[in-house]
Amino acid sequence: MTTNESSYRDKKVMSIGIVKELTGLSERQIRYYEKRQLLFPDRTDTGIRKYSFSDVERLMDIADQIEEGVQTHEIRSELAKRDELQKTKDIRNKMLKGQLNAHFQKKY
Amino acid sequence: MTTNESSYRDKKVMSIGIVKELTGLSERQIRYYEKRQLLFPDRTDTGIRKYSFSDVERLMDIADQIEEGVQTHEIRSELAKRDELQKTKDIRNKMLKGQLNAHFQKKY
DNA sequence: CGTGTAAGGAATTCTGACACG
DNA sequence: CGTGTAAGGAATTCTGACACG
Repeated sequence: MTTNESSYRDKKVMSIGIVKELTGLSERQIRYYEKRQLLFPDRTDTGIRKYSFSDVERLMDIADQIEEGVQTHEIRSELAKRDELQKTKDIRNKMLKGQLNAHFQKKY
Repeated sequence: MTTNESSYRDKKVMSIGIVKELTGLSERQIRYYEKRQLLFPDRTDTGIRKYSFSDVERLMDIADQIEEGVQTHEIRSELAKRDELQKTKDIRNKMLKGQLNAHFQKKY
């Protein structure tokens, strides 16, 4: 019953053209931030980059910081920190759900 | 404060290749269902179709019905009915939000 | 350091048609 | 009716490089 609509946020489905429209950034910028390891799009078998809505949010965040004069490597460590924290939260959450499911015999 | 993450569901951002992967349908089928007016993707200025996650859900629904032997024109009227109902709900909702915002002087 | 651009190639998407039925 | 396919063209994306700084 817990359909996770929120998973749409993290699904990598957009090509760079749409991301460019959504963020207002140039393809050059989007690819450059990837090279600097600020985001990690998926790739299709043939090498086409695929982004999620959360990547788009992330890019807008990055763009703001760049404008403020923050350098990519600084943004990178901040984002890495945040990602780590989020990963921990996700695991904690996953375990909690497992517990609940085991208890109430639900499917997931 | 009410960030609508759920708006991601209706944002038309995917090209047909991804939709094909997500639904398991052929491009031919996806385009055909559009011709039969079962769904309404956007188009870029250059004519490329763009789909939303809700279009993907809709396609899977359509595919199920086709398998059951339901014909496209029947599916069409059912979907049209559902769309109408949803539209009414959306408007009602929008008005309610307007009321609330006016009352509490919130930004939206 | 961060970004623009021209270059050439590869992958994607589009439409209308022939086919089967 | 619903779907597959080959055909030709247009639009998209990719990489590595030159440029400025």
